[in-house]
Amino acid sequence: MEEKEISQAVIGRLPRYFRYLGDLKDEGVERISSQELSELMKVTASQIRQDFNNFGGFGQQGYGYNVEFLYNEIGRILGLDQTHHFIIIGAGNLGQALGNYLNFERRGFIFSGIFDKNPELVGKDVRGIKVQPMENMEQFVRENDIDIAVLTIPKASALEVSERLVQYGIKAFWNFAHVDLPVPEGIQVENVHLSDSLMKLSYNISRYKKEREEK
Amino acid sequence: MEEKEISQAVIGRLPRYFRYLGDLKDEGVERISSQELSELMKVTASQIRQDFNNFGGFGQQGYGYNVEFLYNEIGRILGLDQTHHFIIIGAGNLGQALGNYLNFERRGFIFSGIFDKNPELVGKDVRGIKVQPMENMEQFVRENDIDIAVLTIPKASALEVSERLVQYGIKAFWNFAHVDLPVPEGIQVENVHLSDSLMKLSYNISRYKKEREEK
DNA sequence: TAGATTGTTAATCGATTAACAATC
DNA sequence: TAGATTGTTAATCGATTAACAATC
Repeated sequence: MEEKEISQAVIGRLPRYFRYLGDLKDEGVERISSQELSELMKVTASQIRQDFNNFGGFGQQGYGYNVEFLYNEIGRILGLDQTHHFIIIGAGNLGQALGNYLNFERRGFIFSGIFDKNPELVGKDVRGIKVQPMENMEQFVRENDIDIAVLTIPKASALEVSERLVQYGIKAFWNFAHVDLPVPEGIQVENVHLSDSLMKLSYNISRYKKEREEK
Repeated sequence: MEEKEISQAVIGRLPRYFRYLGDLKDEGVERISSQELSELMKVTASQIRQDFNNFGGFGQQGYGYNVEFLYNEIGRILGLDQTHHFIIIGAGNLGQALGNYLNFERRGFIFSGIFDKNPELVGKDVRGIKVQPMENMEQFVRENDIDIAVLTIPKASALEVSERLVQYGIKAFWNFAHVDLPVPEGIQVENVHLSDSLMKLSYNISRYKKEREEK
């Protein structure tokens, strides 16, 4: 079966392709060449062709790529044809914001539950779903076929909570807590470390300022 | 002066070093070798030494690195010794959540204003700061030495708003809108595309599932 | 001094870009 | 058929890892 592993560099670019192709599709564009797409996206045409060919040929010589077909294929590769139920752990500002965000539903991610240890938040309504106490978590995960846990809790509790969730059968974490989760093999983790992102911005501001001062 | 450009791959790892060193410092650890740090962080000791040496020698042969010194140096490299004032454009769930997040202040990022075009949100209090109408934006940016704009608005308006902000003197964007901002040279952009991140997670879930089925 | 560990050069690996034959 | 553009191989570039001399 020998399927070659796709590098995370390629995977990381797929959502951006998907976004551009979706926009093109909405604009009614039917076909596009790697050359045209490269100008639009500011990447090399060579990279685009290499990336797509990781998954087999999606184009046609002399024609280019059919926008809608390519869009659908990339969506399928990304697993967006599947449905995933997720719960949010931590009903603070960020947890509530993510629960309220509707666009995830469009991509097959279904907001199914939200939990918090703070009794004052328990019972609060987040887009039609009531915040539950942490004690309900195990039963809820086991009974509702939950794949993904979104962690919007402080780093201090993230490790312990993630371990419990693995036991209950969670397959993936979308981790906003500012720690690295040491999960077992086969459990997926995608980190969103907001402060790391802000620090990178900070570095680039400082660096540019320094460059200008040196001139 | 010939200062070599540091690759973004290295920059991207600095916040993680910073986090680990901060934890070590808090635990009272005084010194650490690249070998020990590599085991902790699950990266090679070689990479750690190469990364640090981009900025000059921080260690000492036979001793290792002084934790506190290294922590401070990396903080300085990241520009965390500077103070930056930021405003949030878009006072929806995510905008409010970011405004309420206190940890950014610790790193020198000062929440200074929040704006929304929705009159129902105008006047609302977010951590002691009232949501202002978009019309106030220009004057506020010009008068309050604002460096960073955090964009938590829909993609439809992000382009137009970012162009205006550049005119008003904004130097950097922390962009949560799901578009690429075509900013002029010298303006920094750090993107946080949440749905891209979720799609990567989706891919990895699907891929792992497929792998298991093939066995 | 001897041992430890960095700083740095060299080797390897992987990702990106270029080139072009295949083919629609 | 001729022109266009992919799919794919080869060349280049950059990042990571290994090795080891320098040095604390």
